[in-house]
Amino acid sequence: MTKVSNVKSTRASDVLVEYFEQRILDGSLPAGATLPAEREIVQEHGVSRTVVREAVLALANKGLIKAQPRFRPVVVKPGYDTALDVVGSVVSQLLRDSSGVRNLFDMRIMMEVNLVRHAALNASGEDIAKLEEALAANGAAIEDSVRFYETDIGFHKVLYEIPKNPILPAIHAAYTDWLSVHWRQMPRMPSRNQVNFEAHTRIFDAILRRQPDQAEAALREHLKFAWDQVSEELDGQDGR
Amino acid sequence: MTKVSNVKSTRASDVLVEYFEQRILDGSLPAGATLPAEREIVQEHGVSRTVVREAVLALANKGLIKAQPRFRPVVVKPGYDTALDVVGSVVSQLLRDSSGVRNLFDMRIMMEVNLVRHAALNASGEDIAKLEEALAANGAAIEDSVRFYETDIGFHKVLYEIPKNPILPAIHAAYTDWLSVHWRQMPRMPSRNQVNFEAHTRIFDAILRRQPDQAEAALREHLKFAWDQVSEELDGQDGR
DNA sequence: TTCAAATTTTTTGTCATACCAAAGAGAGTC
DNA sequence: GACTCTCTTTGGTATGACAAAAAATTTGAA
Repeated sequence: MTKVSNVKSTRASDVLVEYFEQRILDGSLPAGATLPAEREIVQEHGVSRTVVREAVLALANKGLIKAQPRFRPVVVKPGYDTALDVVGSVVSQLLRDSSGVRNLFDMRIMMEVNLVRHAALNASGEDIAKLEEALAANGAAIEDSVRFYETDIGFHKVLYEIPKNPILPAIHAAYTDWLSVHWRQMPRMPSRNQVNFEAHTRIFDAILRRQPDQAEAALREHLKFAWDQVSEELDGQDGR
Repeated sequence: MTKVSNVKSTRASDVLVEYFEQRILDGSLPAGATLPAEREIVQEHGVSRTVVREAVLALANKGLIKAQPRFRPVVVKPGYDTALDVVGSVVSQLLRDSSGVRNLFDMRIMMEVNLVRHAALNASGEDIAKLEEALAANGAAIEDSVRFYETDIGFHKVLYEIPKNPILPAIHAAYTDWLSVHWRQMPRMPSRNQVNFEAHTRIFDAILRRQPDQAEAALREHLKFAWDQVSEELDGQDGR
């Protein structure tokens, strides 16, 4: 499935890519190690520098190495953020029509429903404290729409951190990045901020009281409210 | 965030990549269209062919175009599967240590918990029928471990299809692909198959009876059982 | 006229070479 | 020892060349 079905993609650079990918994966090129100089690879593998360059570039695009302009390529320490980073372009294209945005937003709802339920059932005292802090910061920013936007993200971010799974914060960052375009177009004013803040408060309350169903309901209502506003903007520019 | 923060990566190919990425995104290069010949791009943009090639290759690696070895590059119709395809390499590296596998598996649990709850609350008659069919196929394959593996995947796949969000089946495919390595190492025998089939049955029953909490509990137990087996294998080869 | 085979022209993949610019190393000077 | 200046290394780009494959064109036969 992942294998690109290269039945006959006899690109010389591909075998180089595969070679280094192999070595990175099996650990003989650990994170932080540098690849040989291009001219060394040329001699060692008997290919032209063109091929080497293409291979290096491909590895860099795959997110396996980091090729700074005038330095040797360095094997990158993989993070869950880099994983979501390399898909950026494709995602952008998927978000071109409104149904793509809708699908992604639905995914977010699904995800956060789970997060608030999890929080209501398992949040530690420390988690609650962080959540409360984020909520307070959000409440203090109602009059300042820019800061409200930031603290809004911050509040949700805490939810993603509670399960202690490093994949989740990366997903959160990806969501906010990918959807930020539509987010910014959303009308922002203190009255709406007030509504959103109250929704946050209800979610927090439900988590505090250990009521997963209420937390889920509050979250769903909250995100539905947000979606309705994004949706208006979308329909204006894209009728599909 | 997505922008690779190259403050000064004055790579000439980058501006070309950006140019074509722009044109693909704004639709002036629709899916299926072919890029101009390399030499045309050379003349039009006043850069060397080296740069053009690097740009084309980069676009191909990003999954925006499909560059078959000796054919004109074609703008690709993006699917949610291609999005998850380009991350393959990074994910492989993330799964090198057991904690990476654990994190991904936890994500899967989280996801499927949501799916079974959703199914219990919203599954249509048609959905139920498909689920029942998949369950029956699974039950008929208990003696044949290979077929059981396939029908096992098939049963879970139906769960991902119920919400009608095209992102979900893509995620399911990615999960099974990425985790298949560890899955195959799992000991397979009719007795274990029997346990798994009964778990599937319990999940199905709970969905049928519209009991989200029971469905969630059954799923959690099911996946915990699966994880314990994978975990044993992992600990054997990787102590981290 | 129409369809298929053969031929010419493009076009991509690869190679070789050269030059530039910047970073780093080393020598020389104070 | 600190500073400056050169030299080497190394990646980024340009250019030209050639083979092989694809695309376009011509040719040939029915």
